[in-house]
Amino acid sequence: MSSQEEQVQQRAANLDAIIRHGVAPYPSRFERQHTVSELVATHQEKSHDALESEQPRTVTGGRILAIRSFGKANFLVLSDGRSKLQVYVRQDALPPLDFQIFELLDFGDWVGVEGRLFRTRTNELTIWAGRLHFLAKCLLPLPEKWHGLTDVETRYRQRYLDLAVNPEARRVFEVRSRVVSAIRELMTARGFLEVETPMMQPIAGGALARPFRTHHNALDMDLYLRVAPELYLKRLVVGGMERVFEINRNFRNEGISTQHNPEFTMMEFYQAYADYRDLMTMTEELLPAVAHRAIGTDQITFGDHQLSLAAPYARLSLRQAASAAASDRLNQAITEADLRDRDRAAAVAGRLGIDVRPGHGAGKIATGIFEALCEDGLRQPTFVYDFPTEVSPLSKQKADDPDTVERFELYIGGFEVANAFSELNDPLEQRRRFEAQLDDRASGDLEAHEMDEDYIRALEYGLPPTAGEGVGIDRLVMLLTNCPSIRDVILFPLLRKRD
RNA sequence: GACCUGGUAGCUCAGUGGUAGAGCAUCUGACUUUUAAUCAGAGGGUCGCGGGUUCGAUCCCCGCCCGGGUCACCA
Repeated sequence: MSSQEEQVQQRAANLDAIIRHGVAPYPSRFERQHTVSELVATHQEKSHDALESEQPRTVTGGRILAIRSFGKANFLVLSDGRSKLQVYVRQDALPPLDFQIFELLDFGDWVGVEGRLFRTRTNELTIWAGRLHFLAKCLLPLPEKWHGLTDVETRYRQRYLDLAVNPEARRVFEVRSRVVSAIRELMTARGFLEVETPMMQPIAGGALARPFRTHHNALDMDLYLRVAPELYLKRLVVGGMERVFEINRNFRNEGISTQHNPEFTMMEFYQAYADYRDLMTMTEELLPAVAHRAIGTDQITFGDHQLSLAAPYARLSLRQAASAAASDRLNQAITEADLRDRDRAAAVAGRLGIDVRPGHGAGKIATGIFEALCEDGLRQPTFVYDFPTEVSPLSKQKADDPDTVERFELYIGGFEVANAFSELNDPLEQRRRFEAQLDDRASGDLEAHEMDEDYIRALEYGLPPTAGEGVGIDRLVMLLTNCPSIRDVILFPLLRKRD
C-alpha cells in the first residue's frame, strides 16, 4: 500500500470510528460566535493578565492546520483561511466523548471549538477548549505545514490546496476583490452606471483579436464569445446613458503567457462629452485611489522596481518614442516623418529585424517598432499617445492629422494596463474604417475587425462626443500584488486537460 | 508554433548505468503550556508514459504527456 493509500485509509477509519461514537460525520450547521480572524483582531494586543481577568469566551471553528500532541495535553492550530489561532486541548477540560473525538482528528479536519482565551507560557494567544465539535473530515493528506505547496501546477489545478496552506495566495485574491469593489465605488461615485452587455455576440467586435466560437442549438446560430464589450457600451451612450461602465470577462483565442490568459477581466467605461485627454486625467486619479483602497498605498514594488502610481504620469507620443528608440538602436537619425512614410518605415523596421508583412502600412510598422523597442522599458506609469489611425479602427482622428487618432495606452511595469480613446462617432468614417479592416481580413489578418452594420446604424442615430477606456484588471492586480504571472492572480487559470 | 528547463514517497527536495534517500506527513509507544514540539521504533516508490541501447536504465538515446521560462502573437 502506498503512503497515500495508507493515509487515506487511516483517515477513513477515523471517520468510521467517529460515526460509531454516534457523532454526525457531516453536520448541517455550526454557529460560531466569532471567526478566528475576529478573535485574533480583538485579543492580539491583550496581555496574559488582561485575558485572565477578562476570561473572554468564544465559539469558533476552522480547519486544523497542525496538531501537536503530548498525550493528555494537545495543541491544534485552527485556521479560518485568513488567520490562525492555537487551541489547547487537555483531557481533563473536555467531556470524555469530545476527547475521544479529538483523538480521531487528522490534520486538515474541520472542527468547532468552545472555550476561553488565554495566553500560554510562551505567550501565545490560545483557546482553552471546553468543547470540541466535529464538522467535516479531510480524507486526503494536505500538503506539508512547513514548506506549504510550491508546485505551481498543483497550485493552479487545485487552488483549494493553495488557499488552504499558503496564506499569500489568500492575500492576492483579497487584494483582487478590493480592487474590483474600489473601482465599482469610485466609478459609481463619478456618476457612472454599471451595466452588463452580451458576452455571446453574433459579431466579435470592439477589439482586434481572434474570438472563440460557440453555437446556440435552439436558434441554430453561431456565436462568438466577446473579445470586448466596446460596441455595445457605445450603443448605450447613443441611447442616452452618458456614463456607463462594465466589469467582466473578455475572451481571446490567442496565446497564453505570463501576461495573457484566454479569459481575462476588463473594466471598460464610456463618458459622453469627454475626450482622451480627460481620460488621462481621470486615470491618474482612479489608479492611485484604487491602490490606496486595495493595498493602502500608491507606491508599489514590482519585481526589481519601485513604482509610483501617484499622478502625474509620464506622457510619450508613440511615433516620437519609436523614432527616438530606432535612432538610438541604429545610431542614425530616424525622424517621425520617416515612420509616416511606408517605404522608409519598412526599411527601418527591416534593419531592426522587425517583421513587416505586405499588407502593413506605415502605421502598423511604426506601432511594431514601438512595441519591439519601447514597451519593456516603460516601468513607471506612462501614457503612450497619438496612435496611427491604421491600428485604431474605432478611434477618432486628430482634427489636424488624419493619420493619427486621439488614443493612448497606459504602460506600467513594462506592459499595457489600459487603452483609451476619443470615440469615432462619424458613421461614414466608421464605415470606411470597417471596410479597410475587411481588406486586411481578406489578405489574411484573422484579427481584423468585421463589419457591424447595426453599430454603424447606431452611430447614424448620433453618438455624442465620447471617450472610452478599458482597464485590465488582472494586470492591475499583478502590479498591486507583485505577481509576475497573470496565473497568480486568476483563481483558476486555463491549463491543459490532465488525464 | 520554436527554443530552454523541469516531472523521484501525500508534501518539500537530494541522488546514482548495478537492491532508491532525507525532512515533514502517516502508523506504534512515551509525554497535561507546546509551537517546524521532542525521543524510540515501523511502514510507505510502476523515479510522468511508451519505445530503444545495455548483461542490467530512475540515470544514456528517441517519441509522447503535463508544467515553468524566453520568443513569436496579443491586452
